[in-house]
Amino acid sequence: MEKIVLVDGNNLLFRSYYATAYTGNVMRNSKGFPTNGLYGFVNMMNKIITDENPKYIMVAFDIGKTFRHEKYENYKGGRKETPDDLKLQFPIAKDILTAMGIKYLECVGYEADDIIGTISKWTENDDNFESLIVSSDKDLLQLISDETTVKLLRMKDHIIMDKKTFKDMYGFEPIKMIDLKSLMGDASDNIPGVKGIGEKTAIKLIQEYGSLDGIYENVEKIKGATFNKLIDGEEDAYYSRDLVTIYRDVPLDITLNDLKYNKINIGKLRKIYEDLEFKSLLKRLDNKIKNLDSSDDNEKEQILDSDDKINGKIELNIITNIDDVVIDEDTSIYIETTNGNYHEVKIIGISLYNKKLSCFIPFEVFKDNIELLNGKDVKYTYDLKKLLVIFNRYGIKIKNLCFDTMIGAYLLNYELKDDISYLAKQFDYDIPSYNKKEVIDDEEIARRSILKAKFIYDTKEELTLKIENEGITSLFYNIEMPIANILAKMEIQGITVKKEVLEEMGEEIKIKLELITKDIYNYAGCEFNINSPKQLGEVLFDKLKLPFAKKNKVGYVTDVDVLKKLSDYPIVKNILEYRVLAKLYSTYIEGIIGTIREDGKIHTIYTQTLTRTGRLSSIEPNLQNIPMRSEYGRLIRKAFLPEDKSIIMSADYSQIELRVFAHLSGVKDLINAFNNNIDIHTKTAMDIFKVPLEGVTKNMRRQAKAVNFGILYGISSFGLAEDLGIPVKEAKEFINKYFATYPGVKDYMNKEIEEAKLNGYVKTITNRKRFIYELKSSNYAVRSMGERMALNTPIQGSASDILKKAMVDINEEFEKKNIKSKMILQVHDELIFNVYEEEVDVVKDIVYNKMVNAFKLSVPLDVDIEMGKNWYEAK
DNA sequence: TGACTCACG
DNA sequence: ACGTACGTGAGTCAG
Repeated sequence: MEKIVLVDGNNLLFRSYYATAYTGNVMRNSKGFPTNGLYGFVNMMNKIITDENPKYIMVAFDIGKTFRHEKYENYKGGRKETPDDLKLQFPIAKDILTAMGIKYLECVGYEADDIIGTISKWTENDDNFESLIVSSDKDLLQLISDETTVKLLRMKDHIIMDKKTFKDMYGFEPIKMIDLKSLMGDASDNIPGVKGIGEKTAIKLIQEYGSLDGIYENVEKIKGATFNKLIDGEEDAYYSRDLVTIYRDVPLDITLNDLKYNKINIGKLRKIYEDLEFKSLLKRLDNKIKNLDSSDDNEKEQILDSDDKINGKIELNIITNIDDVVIDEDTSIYIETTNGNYHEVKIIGISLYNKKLSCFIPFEVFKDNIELLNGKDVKYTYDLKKLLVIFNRYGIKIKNLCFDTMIGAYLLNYELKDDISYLAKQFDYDIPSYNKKEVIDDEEIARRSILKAKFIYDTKEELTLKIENEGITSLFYNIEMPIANILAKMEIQGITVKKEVLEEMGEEIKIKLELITKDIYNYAGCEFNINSPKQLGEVLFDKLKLPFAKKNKVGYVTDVDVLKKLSDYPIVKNILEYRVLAKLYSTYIEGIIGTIREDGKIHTIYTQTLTRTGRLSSIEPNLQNIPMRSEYGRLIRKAFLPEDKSIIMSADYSQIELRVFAHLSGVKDLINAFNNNIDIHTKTAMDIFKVPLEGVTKNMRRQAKAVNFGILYGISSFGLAEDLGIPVKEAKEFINKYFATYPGVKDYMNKEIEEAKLNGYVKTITNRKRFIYELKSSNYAVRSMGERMALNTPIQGSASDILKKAMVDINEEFEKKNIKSKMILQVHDELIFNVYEEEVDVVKDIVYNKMVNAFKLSVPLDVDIEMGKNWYEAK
């Protein structure tokens, strides 16, 4: 059997177009030609070729007015116009396919669907062929048969739908997709369906009555609102059926053998990509050429030559004598290192750049002349924190770096990937990043390194100006730049972790795990990998036939929510315990032990330029998610110890996000509650349940607390219901009561969303800005997500700003007072310190005061301070 | 590599 | 009817 891949070209282009068109800017080349649809289209085609490795392939397009929709337009006027930006891209898509060696088909009066339907019908009547249809359009599922499978594309993945999976999912034959769509309609394709009937009802009806005809033959048996809807919508339903029924006898002037996948015409394809300015695709194409044993060396040469105009022109000085380096004006520095975690990488060399200087100093040359860098003219760099941490390891001190391009770009919402080259590209600097296969000589390393320093130097003015224009000069210079220095100190300082404590706990867990594993196998009646959600799901729901089976794209859902509902079954109880212990063991015992360095300490890396809200994150290891909520897990913290003659001190803000919310929303009730130091969850419970203080039960407070959290996240009744384990209806009532109690909250939210939609971004109290393109989406779910982000970001972000400011103030005061105690960790709303015994009182005083006074809000900030001889005790 | 699961605020 | 709470990182499985 030979497989023919049938691609819905219209669908692919539309999809790629809308995937990006609504995220803000339509992608264009420098001539202004729109390319967003094509880019995704080409990537999808490449992926199809790689995944399917087809010998036969065809892409179908609509052309002109199609018969099916013409009929419909006569019936009820108009389907959505294709945007002009997209229309322009169709002919290019076809050229690309031709250059790729892929046949495309179109037939006046017919849709792409019809062409696909026709070819797949041919393969059904041909013993030698079978069809694989690629599309995200569920309409095409009606074509599924023994010889025809559909690869149904979804947001980020796809599902293969064959006869069996279809029947499992819908409970009827694939051809009944027609009847289903006739009832439920499809807004995106202007198919009316029966008004008021959605997917769920439609599926039920078809399962019961077999088809549209069956439903209307038995319509008297159907009761209630559905009956009325069906009667009202009968005409629409039958029109819809005509619309969705794929025509499978399009007069095509070809045979299946004409659909062979031919050779790529690289020259032609390259030309198209060049016009479109698809650089990554060009690079990919060229790599392919290089790996090709092309017989046509001439063509190969040509292609390689034309690729090589990316080299920026710089003066290339590789220093052999340090005396040749004179730094007498503002200079940028870039540190070139080996790859890896920067607590262990090696310095290869440094580059310096200014108007008079353009040099690379190999490590061997400058290592004995480090005082060179102490000149106060070395000011600009990229990733200051990394530089500080590495230099510290080499005993190199450098003080006057005051501008970090990476941080500036982060605040200005440039897209940052792993390295500077990626950012430089956005400023038209083409600095190749290293890839493993490439062999480059020392001179090329130096050249690229200097280019990076030059990029830093050249763009500093532009970035500074933009920073000023955005009103974030203070955020940049008074918060983020100092924070980079502070984080460097914290990372260098590290925290002592006693391996033995973890190992002891690990032994205990290991024994428990072995016992539980045996129990689970006993209950299951077989041995399997409990860590595999797939195998676990099969055991629980296929073998043991437990209820509440729920599927995701891979298999059964086996997360805590599902398992908790089943916790009366001993096996599930054991599995829940197994999960907790396995997580502890692999992530927090083995994982953490593996990150302890030779000095007995853990040195995490804080990523300062990653989160969309302004928070930090912590990696290798993540010290911001060490267990806390469960008592047993929390014991891990006993391994985190202070230095000699010190204690661990933890200072955390009390409900900082709710306080920030009270401040931002200006809701008087909330502000008063905080001003009067009233427990906010109890207060909320009193107000929404309308009971006096004494009447607030634990459960009421718990529910009120969940509502308050919901507010911070951009509440939804579904989310709250999930969290509280109550019906959505009840959750909705809670929310309504909350809004009725504090009408200002709803007003604030509406205003915030409205403004966000108008601007396309939201801001925190420091003017930190986050763009939210999702707000413009035509997709309800995506847009709602955008609205929640618009609500949450100012809260989470401002809270984060406040803690960062506190860190700066504390650091400053420590320096001023020559405190030798150290700030060692940051966990979003808390700071951990190593405090020398004799400094306990003064440090506590400084920390408390600086945190409480970090920002002036309309509500007070409150801080809880705890101390202990390890992190566990300083809870 | 992506999906799932689960740890934290 | 949509498909769901905000922000992270890491270990594991399976393709």
